[in-house]
Amino acid sequence: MTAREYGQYCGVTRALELIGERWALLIVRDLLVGPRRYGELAAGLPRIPSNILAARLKELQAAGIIRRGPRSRIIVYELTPYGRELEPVVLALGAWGFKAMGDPRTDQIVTPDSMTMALRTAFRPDVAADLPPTAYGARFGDAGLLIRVDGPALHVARGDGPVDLSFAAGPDIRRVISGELAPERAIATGVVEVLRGPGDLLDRFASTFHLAA
Amino acid sequence: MTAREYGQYCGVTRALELIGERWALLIVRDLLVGPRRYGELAAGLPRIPSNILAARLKELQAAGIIRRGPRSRIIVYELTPYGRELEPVVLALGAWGFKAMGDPRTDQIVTPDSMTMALRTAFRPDVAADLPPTAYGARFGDAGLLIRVDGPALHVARGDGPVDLSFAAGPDIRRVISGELAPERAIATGVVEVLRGPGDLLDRFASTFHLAA
DNA sequence: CTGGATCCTGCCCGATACTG
DNA sequence: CAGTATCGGGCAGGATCCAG
Repeated sequence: MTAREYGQYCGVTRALELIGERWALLIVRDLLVGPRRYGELAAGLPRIPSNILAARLKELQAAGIIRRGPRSRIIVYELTPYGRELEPVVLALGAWGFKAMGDPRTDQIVTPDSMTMALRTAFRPDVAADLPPTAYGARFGDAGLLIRVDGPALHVARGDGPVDLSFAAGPDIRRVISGELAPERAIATGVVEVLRGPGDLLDRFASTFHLAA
Repeated sequence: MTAREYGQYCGVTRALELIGERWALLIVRDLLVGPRRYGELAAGLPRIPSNILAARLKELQAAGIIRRGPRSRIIVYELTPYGRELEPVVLALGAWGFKAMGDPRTDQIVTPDSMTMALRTAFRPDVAADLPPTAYGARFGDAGLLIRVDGPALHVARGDGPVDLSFAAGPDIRRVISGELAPERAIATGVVEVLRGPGDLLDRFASTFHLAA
């Protein structure tokens, strides 16, 4: 039950003792998007063994990072305030790892929650503040995200709704966010398929969401 | 050799594949302070098995995070530019873990490198910018750190030198940095022992290095 | 002596089957 | 749906040994 310790009195080691074990921070990543049920977490982390998921949930609960939601009818896991403070860690890790992402492989998936956190990582509030409010409907495979940019605020939710630009894209959207692939070329090469709305709004999208590679 | 993968095309998973294994980020933490030899790393991480240290060094090298230093006479490990970009990750983890540090136990040690990174984590450049340049000599157990604050810049080095305030402290210095323990009370209770210089400079230290708990 | 490599033991992880 | 039970394999932990 007690995590293996590093024998040092240090903030980094303490953090790693709490969320350093395999899969733990990915559970946190998905819960940063919103409360999730056991089955939803399992669906967002298809390769996690169910016993490991159950064990991590217990450990994270014991550490005060997550809690079972208030409603007793259905069990929902959510971050505690302390767990929510891991967001800078997840964002920093995501930004760093972004640069080491090669091209997508066929055995790699993109989940709605990981995509949501990636958008939060790449979001540039200072750039967005000078742009008119914009809503994007992004379809990644079978999942759709409703991305609303309103000044320096970003809201990402699952599902659809009224949008200014609706598009479908695969994992190669990363090359647009990194700046490797210009928006117009992304549309020309089929990496991004515009479903509805003016395609040049993808320029605004690319300047709003950007991470250097 | 190839790290176990998570099966997701995501920056966070990619990062965890590269530096998510046990001990890896602690090696990075110590190398953020400066280049280190194999034996120095082993000394800073007393509980790491030697085969694990050797394996991590190889993996981090293969990932382009560290490299063997230029001089062939003695082998030195240092961070690559990409490895140095992990500093925000380590600082964010350290700040988060800081809040979960309880009281120090007798089986926990404080190393000079972990203390150096803790100081970097707690450093407040905006506060320091308005203070006169100050040099502190801090003695933690047998190791001494020379802490120079010059405007918004912080330099921490091992060893001694001319300082404005010299003090000795144990792990409980954390309670000064967290604000739980006022500097004057820290001196009065013996948590901090002033060796040389005006004791009220510890107030300046406490306002320069602060992390909420 | 530094910088590892080698062996063995044990625990965690992974995969699957199963249950309230 | 939300986990628990069980088993095998592989990495971690610890001691020892080897090469430059």
